[in-house]
Amino acid sequence: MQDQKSASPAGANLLFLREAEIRAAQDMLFFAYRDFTNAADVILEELGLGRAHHRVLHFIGRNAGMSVGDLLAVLRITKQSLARVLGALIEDGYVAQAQGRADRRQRLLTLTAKGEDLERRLFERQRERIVRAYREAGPAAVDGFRRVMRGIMDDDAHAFVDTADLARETVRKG
Amino acid sequence: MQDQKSASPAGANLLFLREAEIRAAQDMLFFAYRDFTNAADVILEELGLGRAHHRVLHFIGRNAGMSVGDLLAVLRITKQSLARVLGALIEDGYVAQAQGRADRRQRLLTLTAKGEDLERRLFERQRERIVRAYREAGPAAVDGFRRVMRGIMDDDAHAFVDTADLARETVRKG
DNA sequence: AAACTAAGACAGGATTGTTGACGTAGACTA
DNA sequence: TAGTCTACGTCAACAATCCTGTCTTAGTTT
Repeated sequence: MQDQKSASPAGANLLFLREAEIRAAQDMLFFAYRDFTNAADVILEELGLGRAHHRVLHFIGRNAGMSVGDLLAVLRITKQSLARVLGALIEDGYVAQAQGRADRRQRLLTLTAKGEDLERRLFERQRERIVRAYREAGPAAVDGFRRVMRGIMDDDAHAFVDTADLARETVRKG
Repeated sequence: MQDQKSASPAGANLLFLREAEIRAAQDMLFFAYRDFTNAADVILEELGLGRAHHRVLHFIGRNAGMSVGDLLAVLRITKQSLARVLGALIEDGYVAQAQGRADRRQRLLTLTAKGEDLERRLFERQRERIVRAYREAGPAAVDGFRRVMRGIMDDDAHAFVDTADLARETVRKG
């Protein structure tokens, strides 16, 4: 109870790190994630799929041709947890497997046309939210958002995000 | 595949809303939430508690004296889902109930000393991440982060965040 | 008195995650 | 080439977290 620095003359550098600010960040991460993921649930429910299926569709779409091991590393779940979800997506024709050329043990994952279609529908729901938030906040705020989010995640997630960014840059300039 | 605006001379106002930017936001929300929530898992596991327990502790701590109904509205889960988790926390002595004065049907929830203690330990783990992220990004970025997160969540979550902010302001100036 | 509301409880089920063990095919290495 | 390691799949059992639906009790409201 004595951590209130009500009379502190400290500048913004110190002030914005006060406990209440950190707790507000906890709140925001919860609410933003809750409502962002919820946005796609209506479509998923119609198809008898869950959020786990959406995550798999998302990352395969983002990283076409990734191996099962890559996907496990990104999702940070066990092989058995993924098996159920991925198996259902393959059986329903949303995801296709191809034997790796360099390493034939690998099963490289891609979205089928049907899978791309579904992923896009799911994406559009979430897109609305991000677009609204980005528009209201403005470009400078978006840059700040990215920098903070980057700092919150583990360093090894930076690699994934940076790779995706790099791929985007490559396509943009190619 | 034809949504790449590689040769577009559009300014930042339009450019930052390109699809790839939105998809990057999806990635970031996933990774940041994944790693942020994971930060407290070590402590929780020792006590045989899960993330659901942490969420309950967090929001009761943030909003001492809230009713069960309030908590259900914030968490957006069913009464039955909450019952197990809340019941365990009460039985273990982390959370206390008190009959409402205005409405005696209500059970107003507060953290016990033991509950505050645990919540603080859990908080410290997550605090490190936020502090690091905020420090690296700087005050301007933090402001942007807040604005964007606010835009992503539902409007009715704004009320909660604003209320918490207001309470903070009140305490600060009191 | 009747209708509504807050909370708790019981029964049953779905999703998503876990650990552990085992098998196959392919890659690597001594 | 033989032995070892790796990528993937699979079977079994289990745990956490969520769900729907129904019912009861107590207290509030009209």
